[in-house]
Amino acid sequence: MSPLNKQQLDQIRDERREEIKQASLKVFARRGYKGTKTSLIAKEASISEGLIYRYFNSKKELFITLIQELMEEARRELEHVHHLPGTPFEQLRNLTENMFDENSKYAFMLIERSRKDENVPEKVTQIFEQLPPNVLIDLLVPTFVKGQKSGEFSPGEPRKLLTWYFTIVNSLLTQEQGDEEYGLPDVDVLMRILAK
Amino acid sequence: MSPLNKQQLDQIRDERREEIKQASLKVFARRGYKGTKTSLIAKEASISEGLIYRYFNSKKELFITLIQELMEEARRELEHVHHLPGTPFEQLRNLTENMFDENSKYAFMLIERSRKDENVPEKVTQIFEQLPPNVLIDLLVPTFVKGQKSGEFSPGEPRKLLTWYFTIVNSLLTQEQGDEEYGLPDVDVLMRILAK
Amino acid sequence: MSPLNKQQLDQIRDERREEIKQASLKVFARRGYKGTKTSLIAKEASISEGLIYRYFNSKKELFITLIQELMEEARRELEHVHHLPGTPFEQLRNLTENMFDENSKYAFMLIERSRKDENVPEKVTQIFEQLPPNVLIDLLVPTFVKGQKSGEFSPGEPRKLLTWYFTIVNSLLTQEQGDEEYGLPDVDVLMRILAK
Amino acid sequence: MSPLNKQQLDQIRDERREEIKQASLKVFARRGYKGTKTSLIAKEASISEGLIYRYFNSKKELFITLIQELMEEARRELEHVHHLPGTPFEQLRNLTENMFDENSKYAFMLIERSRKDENVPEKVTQIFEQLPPNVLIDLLVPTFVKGQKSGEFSPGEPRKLLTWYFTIVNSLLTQEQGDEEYGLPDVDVLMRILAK
DNA sequence: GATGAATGAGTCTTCATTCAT
DNA sequence: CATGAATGAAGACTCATTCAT
Repeated sequence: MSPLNKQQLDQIRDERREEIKQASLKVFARRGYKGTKTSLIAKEASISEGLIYRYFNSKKELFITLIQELMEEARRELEHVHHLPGTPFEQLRNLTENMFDENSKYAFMLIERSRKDENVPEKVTQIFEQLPPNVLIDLLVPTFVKGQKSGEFSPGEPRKLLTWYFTIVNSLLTQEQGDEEYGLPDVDVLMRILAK
Repeated sequence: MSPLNKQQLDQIRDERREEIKQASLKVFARRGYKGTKTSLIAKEASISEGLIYRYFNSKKELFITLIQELMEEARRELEHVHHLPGTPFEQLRNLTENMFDENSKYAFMLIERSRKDENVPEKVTQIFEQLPPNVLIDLLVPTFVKGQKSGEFSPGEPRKLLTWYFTIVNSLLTQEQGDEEYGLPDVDVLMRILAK
Repeated sequence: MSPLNKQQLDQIRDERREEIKQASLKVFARRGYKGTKTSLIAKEASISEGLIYRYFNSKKELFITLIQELMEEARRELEHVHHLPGTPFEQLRNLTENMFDENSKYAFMLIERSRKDENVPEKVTQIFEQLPPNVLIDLLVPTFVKGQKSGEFSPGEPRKLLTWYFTIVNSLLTQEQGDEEYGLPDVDVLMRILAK
Repeated sequence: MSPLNKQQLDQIRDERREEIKQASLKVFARRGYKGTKTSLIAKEASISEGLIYRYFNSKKELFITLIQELMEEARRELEHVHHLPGTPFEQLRNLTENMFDENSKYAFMLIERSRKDENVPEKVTQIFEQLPPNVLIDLLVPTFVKGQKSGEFSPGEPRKLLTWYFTIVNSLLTQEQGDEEYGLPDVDVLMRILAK
């Protein structure tokens, strides 16, 4: 049988790389950088430990790559909020609900967790220092101000309120499932922080 | 000078043990269980690494001891809330402010962090599973209900509201200093979650 | 086109096997046994890594095969020296020049290097122990003695002088290009060691 | 009993560090950089593998340190040649004999070996490129010229002759014990290369 | 009691070798 | 026959724990 052609191999490589990123995202999000053994990543991705190193030079590089890409993705998501349908209140409500989605959950968890984690590689600390949360928050300010004008949102310094709001949302995400009995806080309860 | 007598030696031992617990509390709170090297604890306590092992059998035992004692202390603090002066609203406000105190801060940080941390010793996981946050929350329910009756607090399921409230407060504590620009959320903003 | 017949296939196999040996010779000669990654051999031979294993059972076997064949070849070359044209001095001069040839260079480099290398497979160590350089040297003794009698060579124990001479020649080969400024030592300067 | 004081500890540390350097020198000299396992260094130094890392950050750092210090030492030794007693011939003869001493042997072996080794850390390659052998050779040129004038040495380009001479001496050193039967070449035979 | 050098089990990383295609 | 992705054993490195002083 003939060997796979270049295109097929490239595709396998891309898929595998993606799988490893997804698997490591889950583990890093739960256990943090230092607490994550490469053996756990391998198990989560159902591959051998050594294979990770055909796709990433080190655990550190894998982690940094992950953080960089997630930050970029987060930025894109926030930039798009004002294109969502509905009023500003509905747009932010929507965004919040998305953040709790199975899909984005781990991404926000990892970013949130890593921001506080002193065990993270130097480079990651730098990324967070250079790109303060406000950069992301600022993207939402126009939407929020619009909501204030229409009376949907509480008056007050927009960046301050938004910062607190997302501090809280992010913190809750980190808990993965919040309190067992009541689940994650109702988005509407959270939105009270912003609502008039 | 005569050598120290038995009682004095015991006192030194107790003090030293306490110092090690305080030092390790700070480090564990910031870096988590796995991320904390015994060398860092020793440095924080200004002692040698080996000395830790004269007071605790292992890093694990030290950690477990810490968690157990902090949980006990937390319970005592919550039980006392209704003895504080002022209205229920003022009592909870007071409690919240205390939690952000330099003194208790690390304790709450560590507990909150450890609850989510999958790198923690099995025994600690068990402690949290057996002693759900509700046990602590339940201690505040009477106070809260009293506040609802007097119209200070929002109506609704008391345990649910309190659970969310402290989930949020605890999460914020973990961040140590919150957003750099705005600092920790204003306690009054937080209390909006409970307030009518 | 009709498929290749058995004979043609055998020829391809032989050629391929030879290519792999040539490529690995170059790499082993430069980097030694342990320092040579199979990936480097594959690259040098412009084939895939896996293909090596269709022609050799292991890196070790490839290496041993190489050493054995090179030793055999070296023996043949030395046996032929006295058939070369010219006086004994010219014959040894000729041999020496051949050793620095692009063709034989790597072979002598590898043998010389491997003789000193403690990272080499056990079997190779044995080959060198069982077949001491003297076996090769002995082949040249008649030629040398002839030259002594004719007054071309310095008097003295022939095997001793020859051993030193080739020790030196081999050592220089290992350096590949000697000192950058002056290149490899002039063969005539080397021959002074033997000359009267 | 009271703990060791600072000075004693510093001494232990210095001695240990020196022991590790000596042990690793022996192993690196015989097996090269890549072929040397840290476990072998540990065994040679009769310590645990982990201890190496309290004194050096990595096998690479240990190796680089070694090379740098040996180069420095070599320079000092060559600079001192013209202070040795005797004629220039005797001075170089003396130097050569020193190089074969049990003490310096491994040092010259390692440097010589590493210069040719393509498996060595980048930094080491740079050291050798920046500090070509000629820098060391140049230190001996005055002595050699003096010997030429007094008729002890062969006429000819001093740097060229010296370069070849030491190329050969170094190469022989690498073999550790040369041919078993005849031992290392007689220094006087070697000196013929330089002698008139 | 106190110190920090020393150990060794556990993790990260490399690379010869295998195997599905 | 040929490829290169995948595996896993072996080697580098970290750090909780021990122990001589």
